[in-house]
Amino acid sequence: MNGKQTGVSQQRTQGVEPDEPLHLAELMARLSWHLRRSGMKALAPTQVTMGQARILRHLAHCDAPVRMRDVADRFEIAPRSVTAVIDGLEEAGLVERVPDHEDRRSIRLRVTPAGSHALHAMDHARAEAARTVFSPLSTAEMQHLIELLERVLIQPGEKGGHCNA
Amino acid sequence: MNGKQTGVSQQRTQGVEPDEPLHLAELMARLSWHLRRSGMKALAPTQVTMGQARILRHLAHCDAPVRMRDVADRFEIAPRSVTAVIDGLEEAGLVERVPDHEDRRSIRLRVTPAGSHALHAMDHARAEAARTVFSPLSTAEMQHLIELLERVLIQPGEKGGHCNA
DNA sequence: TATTGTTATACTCTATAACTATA
DNA sequence: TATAGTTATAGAGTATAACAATA
Repeated sequence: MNGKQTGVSQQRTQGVEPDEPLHLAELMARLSWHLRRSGMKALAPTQVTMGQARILRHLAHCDAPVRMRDVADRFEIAPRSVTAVIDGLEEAGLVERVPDHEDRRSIRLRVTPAGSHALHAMDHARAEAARTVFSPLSTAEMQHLIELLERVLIQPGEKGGHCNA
Repeated sequence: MNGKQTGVSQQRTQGVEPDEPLHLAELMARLSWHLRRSGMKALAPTQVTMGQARILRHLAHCDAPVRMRDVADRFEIAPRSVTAVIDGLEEAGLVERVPDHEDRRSIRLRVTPAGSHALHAMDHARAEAARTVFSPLSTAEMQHLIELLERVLIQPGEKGGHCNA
């Protein structure tokens, strides 16, 4: 915070400083918070949480049964966290734990037909919610936004698929 | 029951469909997750959490002591959640609860000198982290990104300042 | 000895509900 | 009766650490 603002209303404090990155970080946080909110509302009737949906989508995208370890790596979360999410998905009958005959320590995850169906419904609901949030932008602007975000993301270690090790 | 007929596997990896909004939501979630991570790392030595930093920044930005209720409204969180955050900030000596002589039910929040100082250090650290994340973009692109995000955000109910009621 | 997944525990952020003290 | 803030409780998402079975 360089200068104390005396104005009562926040007029988007733009461009005053060379702090675009921090400003961007705040905007990102706020917007993704809104998206999370609307996503949760959209998912509420499905009994599936956002975290579960995220991983379910990954499993469905990866055709073959994925190892839990690979899920942890893909999302950069602790193995323990994967266990928690999968427990919920399995209880709901959307995912199955199947044995891995190549390595009996590991467990592979398979999306059930019910899981596939649920994912479809969830994506539909979430897409509707997201559409509302992004409605101020034209299609071209959305694509531009996508391009910018992807440029930023495809950098750390975004291992594209990461389905199997 | 849905017209969309697909098998268990769907390899629509690249969003080339009219599903930009959902794709955007996912990109936003992933990127803000990275930002949150790097922000937390940057804040780790300060003993302050991201949520605390967010509210501390708001309090510092609003010159005059703000009511807790207004903080809850500004961030669209429950009053209880504000209490929790302020408890932490007050314990750390960064914020003070001061009485409101106009309405003895309410409490006003004042940033202490220590809080002001801490905020400075935190923003510096976070800005550095954010700068790294957004480094793939030019300054012009960052500004364009800011403009797009603000267009999306200044819509729901983004009550600009919300410092005082 | 290293790795996979688990149990056990804890922290952050948020929510709802019931309570108090004011208004 | 309505509002401001609190206590009490809960749930989602994540983390670390210790452990089992397997490699």
